[in-house]
Amino acid sequence: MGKLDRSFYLKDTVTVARQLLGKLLVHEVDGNKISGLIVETEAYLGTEDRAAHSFGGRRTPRNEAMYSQGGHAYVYFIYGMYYCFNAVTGHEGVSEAVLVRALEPLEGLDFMAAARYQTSYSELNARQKINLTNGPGKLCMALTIDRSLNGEDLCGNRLYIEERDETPDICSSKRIGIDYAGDDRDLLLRFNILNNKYVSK
DNA sequence: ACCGCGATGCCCT
DNA sequence: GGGCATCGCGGTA
Repeated sequence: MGKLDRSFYLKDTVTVARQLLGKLLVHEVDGNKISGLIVETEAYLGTEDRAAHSFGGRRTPRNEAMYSQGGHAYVYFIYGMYYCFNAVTGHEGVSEAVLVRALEPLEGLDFMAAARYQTSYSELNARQKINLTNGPGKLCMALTIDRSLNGEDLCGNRLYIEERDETPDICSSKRIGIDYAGDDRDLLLRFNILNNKYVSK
């Protein structure tokens, strides 16, 4: 399966958010592939979107990566203890991005279990298996995505997204955790694979 | 099952 | 000094 190239990320942000569903997010750590299928995303539409960190043209050290060329990572630190991973979209200077909110674990299961629960995958109960990657902070813990990957080129060899054959059935809904965003809180910019058990609650 | 809350740090006003 | 694109716990039912 091929790695998604630059042109994928230069498409319209909502298109990217929808098309990322079913693709494989990969972090290569010490030669090991840690990966999961993307099952939930949200689109953040830049300076016009009250929910986006770049609303109104806000441009600071924290959100600078949002303004980079499509196909880079925007990783930010939130609530004092979690990271969230976005794929930046659009051309340089455009501050749009897609937040990856949940994964279905595929490769490196023991690595993820160690990162989340300090044990092996086979020792996890059913609830812990689901909770490995069913939220934006959780998937970053499981894949050890942190500040050091902010601005990383997703067309490189450390952190990237792979093509997949299957085109999943999807649906849209309101974005999570953005009640501060006025009317924009009601936009249907959250997308998920139907009936996938790793979609966040 | 759902609900409420505290954790915890960094950024930006 | 306020608030945050979250999570997990402990309460009640």
